[in-house]
Amino acid sequence: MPNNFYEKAKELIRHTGNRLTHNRLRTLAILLAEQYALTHREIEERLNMKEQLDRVTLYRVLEWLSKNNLVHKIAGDDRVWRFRVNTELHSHQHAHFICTRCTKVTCLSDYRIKSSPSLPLGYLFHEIELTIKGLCAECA
Amino acid sequence: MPNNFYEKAKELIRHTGNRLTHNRLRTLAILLAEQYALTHREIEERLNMKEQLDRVTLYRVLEWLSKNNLVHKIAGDDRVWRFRVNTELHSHQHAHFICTRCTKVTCLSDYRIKSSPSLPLGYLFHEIELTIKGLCAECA
DNA sequence: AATAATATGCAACTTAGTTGCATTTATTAT
DNA sequence: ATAATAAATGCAACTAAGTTGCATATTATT
Ligand SMILES: [Mn+2]
Ligand SMILES: [Mn+2]
Ligand SMILES: [Zn+2]
Ligand SMILES: [Zn+2]
Repeated sequence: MPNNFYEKAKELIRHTGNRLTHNRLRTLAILLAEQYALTHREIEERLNMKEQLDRVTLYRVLEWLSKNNLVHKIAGDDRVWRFRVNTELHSHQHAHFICTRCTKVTCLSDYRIKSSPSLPLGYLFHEIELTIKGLCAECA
Repeated sequence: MPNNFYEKAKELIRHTGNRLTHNRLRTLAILLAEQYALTHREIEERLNMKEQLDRVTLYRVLEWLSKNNLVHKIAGDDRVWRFRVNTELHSHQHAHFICTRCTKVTCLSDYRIKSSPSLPLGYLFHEIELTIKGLCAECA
């Protein structure tokens, strides 16, 4: 149901109070349809199947989606950001699995992290990040 | 005692059974002297105070040190690798603290990680990584 | 000192992401 | 509907980390 993702995306973007643009809509719909985190490149490819979109604009769309908490971005060892939609169930305190062979990133929603660890004197805790590396089901 | 670090570096490199080169020695000595993880750039600056070293060679030296378990490298959100020496006490299963203001990376040696979490069916565990973000003592 | 294996320097390249600026588009007010 | 305004877009140029190929220099061995 690709149409469903469009409607959902429209609702989510409207809800921020900011502008609903063609590109934000298309991009978010693509991310809603995916089960794992996508790179800028991967999103670009999917987008350009239907209609060209400038890569700089996509960077800015992704930044906007991120700032508005509609997606979160994940840093990997390959120096590439990956983007995954935030759903109600899937908020932000969870671990990430990175397959070291195919580089695919999966969000481990089950895996909750207990926060506020003990830090050296004077250090201020803000966020904790748990990344598990290994092989995904397809690569193992 | 900078001389001390040189001697220690020499011993560590010799112990790998590979070649002891001027650049490996200099680089490792610098890393031994530091209390936090350094970027390629930061190491380059320190090295070039005494004597020029080509940046490509430094990349290769760091790669070699890393492969030989004399240092470990840490990925950050700024797409830059940081390098920290491995001492006996300081092996590799520990968490990292990243200051979001000054970007300094500290190894939290106390903070041990319990491994082998439960993963989706078919997934193979290899490594776990814990990163804590916040402000360091100087920036808080 | 001669040899062989490996490390180094240099130039050129790759790739993700950023910046400035002129033009277009979404929203709001008329 | 139309005009006005603020924000989004496209394009060209740029930045910066890291990589590759190859000729030359260095290390360790004989
Ligand atoms: Mn996630
Ligand atoms: Mn460390
Ligand atoms: Zn995989
Ligand atoms: Zn700091």
